[in-house]
Order: sequence, then structure tokens, then C-alpha cells
Amino acid sequence: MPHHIYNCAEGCPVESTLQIISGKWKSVIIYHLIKEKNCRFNELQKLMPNCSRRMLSLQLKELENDQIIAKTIFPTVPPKTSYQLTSLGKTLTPLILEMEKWGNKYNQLHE
Amino acid sequence: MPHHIYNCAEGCPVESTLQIISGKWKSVIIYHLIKEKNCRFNELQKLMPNCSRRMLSLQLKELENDQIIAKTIFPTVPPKTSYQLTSLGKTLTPLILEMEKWGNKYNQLHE
DNA sequence: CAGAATCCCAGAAGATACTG
DNA sequence: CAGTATCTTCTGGGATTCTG
Repeated sequence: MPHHIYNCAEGCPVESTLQIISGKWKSVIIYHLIKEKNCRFNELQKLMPNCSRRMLSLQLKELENDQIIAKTIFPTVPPKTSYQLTSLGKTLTPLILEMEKWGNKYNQLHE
Repeated sequence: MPHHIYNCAEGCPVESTLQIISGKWKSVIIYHLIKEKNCRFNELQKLMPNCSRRMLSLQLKELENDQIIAKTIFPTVPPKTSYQLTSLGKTLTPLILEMEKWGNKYNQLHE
């Protein structure tokens, strides 16, 4: 790697990535959307029982603002929503799957 | 992927990974140690000007406790230390380099 | 140089209740 | 169902000072 790529004095690329996915639950949300393709709000809640409804809502909104996920609203009664990854969000797949892979190996070591 | 791998009700692999690297500066520290091989305390500080000395110290200690990095102390005057990745820490390389890669692409889109 | 100790506060996050 | 609003609690992290 040429050295001019590795100029981190005012923000390295890792920090850019962190700005997008470092929220406490963001990468977990993205992970589930990779696996499930699309999810409703309460489905995500069940998949992440340690994340409060409030927190889930906040993290979803931030991911939406950053164009990582998109929300489809069906104006039915009762209301239905569906969250999916955007095309930008899908580019995070290799990264998130590396996190899955490393986590699996780590869990094997520690059980 | 077989479904029995994707059982996330009580903690998905992504969450395991997050437990290790989700500290505010941890993945940045690991990133620099990948690039530089080993670093002294003040070198890391210069590479991460937005991280206070206190924070750097805390994050280094946690990474050390989790066996991701190791510290070598040279009992000279003035004291010298050197931080490196452990063998476990080195297994995070693909993940961190994916973060670098994604960050670079993201920065290209947003400039 | 490489940290540790102490003090302090904004903001993160929980609990609970409410709503279109 | 899919959130929002409000209140409260607690902790992450800055600023500063001290030390081997």
C-alpha cells in the first residue's frame, strides 16, 4: 500500500466507517437485514431482545438518515413497515460477514 | 448457510465481535498496529489526535485484557513501552482492513 | 515518557406512559 | 403495529493534576 493512502492524522478510513456503523446496535441491525432481507419493526425487536424499543427506533432512524437502510410503509390497519438495506447498505455486507466470522471463531475459543 | 448457525436470540456472533472491538477507539488502535507493527504510547497519540491520553490508556488496557494487544516495557530512563498485536489480535486483520476499504470508498462518494 | 487518580458534567440510554 | 414523549438515571469521557 502506498503511504499516501495511510494518512490518518485528520481521520483515517476506519474512523469514517465507524461514524456510520459504530452505534451500539447498528451493525447488529445490518446483520439481521442481510440475513432476513427485510424485517418489520417487531421482528427486529424479537431478534434483538436486549435492545429497547426506543433504542431500536433511534438506531433505525440514524441508519435511514445515513442511507444505509430504507423503510417501506404500508398504510394498512394496523400499520405495517418493512426495513431493507439500500444499495449503499448492501456494500457493508463483506464487512458485517467478517464480523460474523470472527465472532463465531471467538465463541469457539471461549466455550 | 444452515439456519442453526443463525440463532441470534441470545447473542449473535456480531455481538461477540462488538464486545471486543466496539470501544470508541479500539478498531482505530488495531488499525494502526496493523500498519505500524508496533507503536509507543505517544506515537499512537500522534496518530489519533482526537483521542485523549486518558481514553487511549483505557482502551489500550481493555484490549490488553482481552488479549488483542500486548505491551512490552523497556525499563529504561525515561521509560519506553511498545504495543503490538497478539496472535489473536492479528486474526482481526481481515475485518479491520474491510473497515479501511469501506471507509475509503465511502470517503470517495462524499467528497 | 507513560501513564494513574480525581473531579465533574453532557449526553446516552432505561422506564413508563401515550398515540396515529 | 410501530412508534413518540417525557422523565430520570447513569456512565462515558473531558480537564486537570500527580507519579514512577
